[in-house]
Amino acid sequence: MSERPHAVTIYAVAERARVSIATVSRVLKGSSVVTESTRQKVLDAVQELEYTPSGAARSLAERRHHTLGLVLPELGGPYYAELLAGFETKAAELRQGVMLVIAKAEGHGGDAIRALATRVDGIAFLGRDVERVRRSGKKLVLIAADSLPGVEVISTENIAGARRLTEHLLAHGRTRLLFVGDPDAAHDVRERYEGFVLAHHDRGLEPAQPVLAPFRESDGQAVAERLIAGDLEADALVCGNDELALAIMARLLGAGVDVPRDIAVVGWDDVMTARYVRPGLTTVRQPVRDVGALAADRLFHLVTGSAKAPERHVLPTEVVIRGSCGCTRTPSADPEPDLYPIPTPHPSKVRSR
Amino acid sequence: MSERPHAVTIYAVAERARVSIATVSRVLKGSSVVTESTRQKVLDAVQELEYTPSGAARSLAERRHHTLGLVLPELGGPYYAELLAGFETKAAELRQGVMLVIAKAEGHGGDAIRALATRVDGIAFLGRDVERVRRSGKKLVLIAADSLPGVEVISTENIAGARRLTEHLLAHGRTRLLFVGDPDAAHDVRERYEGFVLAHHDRGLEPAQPVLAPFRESDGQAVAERLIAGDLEADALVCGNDELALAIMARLLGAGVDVPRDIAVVGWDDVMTARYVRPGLTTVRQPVRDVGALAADRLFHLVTGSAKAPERHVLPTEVVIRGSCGCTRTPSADPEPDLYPIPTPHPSKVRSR
DNA sequence: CGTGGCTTTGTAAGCGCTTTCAATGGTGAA
DNA sequence: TTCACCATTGAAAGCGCTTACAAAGCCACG
Repeated sequence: MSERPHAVTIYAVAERARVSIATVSRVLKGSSVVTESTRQKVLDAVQELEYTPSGAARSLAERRHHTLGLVLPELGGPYYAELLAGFETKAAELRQGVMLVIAKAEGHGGDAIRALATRVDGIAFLGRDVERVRRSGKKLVLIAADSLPGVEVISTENIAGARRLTEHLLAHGRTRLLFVGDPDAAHDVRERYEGFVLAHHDRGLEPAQPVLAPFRESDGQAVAERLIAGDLEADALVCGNDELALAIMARLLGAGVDVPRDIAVVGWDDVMTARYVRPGLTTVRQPVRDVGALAADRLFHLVTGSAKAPERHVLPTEVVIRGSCGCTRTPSADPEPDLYPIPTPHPSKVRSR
Repeated sequence: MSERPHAVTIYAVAERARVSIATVSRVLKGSSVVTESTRQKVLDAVQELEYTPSGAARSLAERRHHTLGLVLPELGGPYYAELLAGFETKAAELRQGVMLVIAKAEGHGGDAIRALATRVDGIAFLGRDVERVRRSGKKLVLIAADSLPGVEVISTENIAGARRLTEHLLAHGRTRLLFVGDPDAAHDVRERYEGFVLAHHDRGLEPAQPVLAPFRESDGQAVAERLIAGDLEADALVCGNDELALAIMARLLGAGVDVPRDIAVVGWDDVMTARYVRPGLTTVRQPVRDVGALAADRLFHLVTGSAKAPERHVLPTEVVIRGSCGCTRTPSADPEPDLYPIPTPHPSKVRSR
């Protein structure tokens, strides 16, 4: 029972197959040519001994981990899971492993990221404080981040989408719009607020200051309370994401406020709940999965050296019109929403399949 | 620019700090005692050279990867993300890395799992075909699986919860209950159906055969259509999970069927949407995050040898009563549900904090 | 039969760390 | 001043692979 870890090595296999370890290695990697007969001998030995190679030894010898790192700030909501799924799927396709670090959980002072850098060929990073990762000297891809000279960045269209969404509300005749979310919290929120501002300027209006709120449901509740109490005044809310929008909307509805008649509410992300609530939540859909896949793809090419100069990739988003913005529709179980694709100013270089 | 990967090694640091590599190693690991002055010299050298150690070399020397593997069948819905979050958080706490494999994406014939086994100390597995992982000879923890002699299993209470939930519906006077989901698809679904059956037997009733349906929303739509068409008859639906329940309910509602009056619907998982829809979805909440954390914890102890005999851990669930089962409540934004904790027959050995 | 030129296989030198064991130097007691 | 004894540091042997490079077969050919 107290076997040493990894008792069966390539030497055991070689001995069993009566060949040298070099030959075993060659068979396993399928690299250079090996006679069919010896090849079979080796494979048999591998089977019989239940040989599992040591990735560490291989990585050391090859100077490559065949593993990509992904750093996410958290894992709440469908956004990150979707991103991760895209990343993993593409990585698997490229035969690379995936190591995940959730930065928020970092109790040990950046330890986890440092440890990560130790076992991967490159890191895809989504979050704040890029420096932490940059210092590792690993190949790097930034997700949903601001441009950084010499660094590959992948993001989605935010400004034009938010502008369009806001314009839509304005076109409904709404006059007192509020942006809910913290532009300083994340780069994409900043961009969404930017779009919000631009849409106002388009009409010569003065946009209100953002109502700062983190992205959790409880924060939405709080904002709703302020609205109900009259502490905040608005006839339309542009929320930084769907969780926030849904929480606010639910609380408002519960207090007898009519959404969208009294207040219109729109979000961002198009989470599952958005199409199940009444009224359906008008929001913006992003190709999150594609973002993840693209990140893995770019990172891999950075690592293997087959990448061109670092680029900024902006994937397109689309406005999803449901009822919460004030559009009236025949109620149905899952209303087919109207879609407004948002063209990207710097069109994506890489398209999803 | 074309630096060889990992040009700066422990040797460079040693040279720069004018000490031996042994000393550098000692400083970095904080293992044995080193004079404060040399310690500082080393740390400075590390800083200046931006030294990032090679995890591969370390793993090889230590014969330990300090990494735990997690295999999930997919990443859809909040269930897996939550599980993963719990796993990652606990692993980080234990200073272990996390490698993730999504089995469904395995285009390359089990390749990914085999590759995973070469780079981790142990694997937590959720899915079908356990043998694939078992063959690797790695330490193993099974999640939401049937018991397997000699293997650590972590799951949640399903039978008693489903029995209670079904009984609740029966107590509402419902007589033609249908179970929606495929008991053969996953072990926990099988257990839920078992609870469904038991509740019927408790009252001397004969349970209906399960309505087979995978767990996607589209499958729910299909079931709803059959109900509407009269192809299927029921006054209450016990669904294998919330996605299914929500999809069915939405379709039913859209077709003018009154839920819960005409048909009651209950689910399993307590996803976010469950508390936003009207009527609120009655469902069962599982401590998914704890399951993930427990898996990481057990796996770690298995790896480090500090584990007792393999156990089966069953974490408790609780029935969450909202409106879709037929209970009438004053409507409010986020109705505080009634909770029915389900005691576990084999109480959990390890409690979440 | 001896040779040259392939193809297949083996030898051995790392890859960058950890860790045991030995060497070194500083300290206090005698 | 000398010596024993620690505390600190260094030397070197792996860890289990990959991969030049060399050796050994094998064949056809002269």
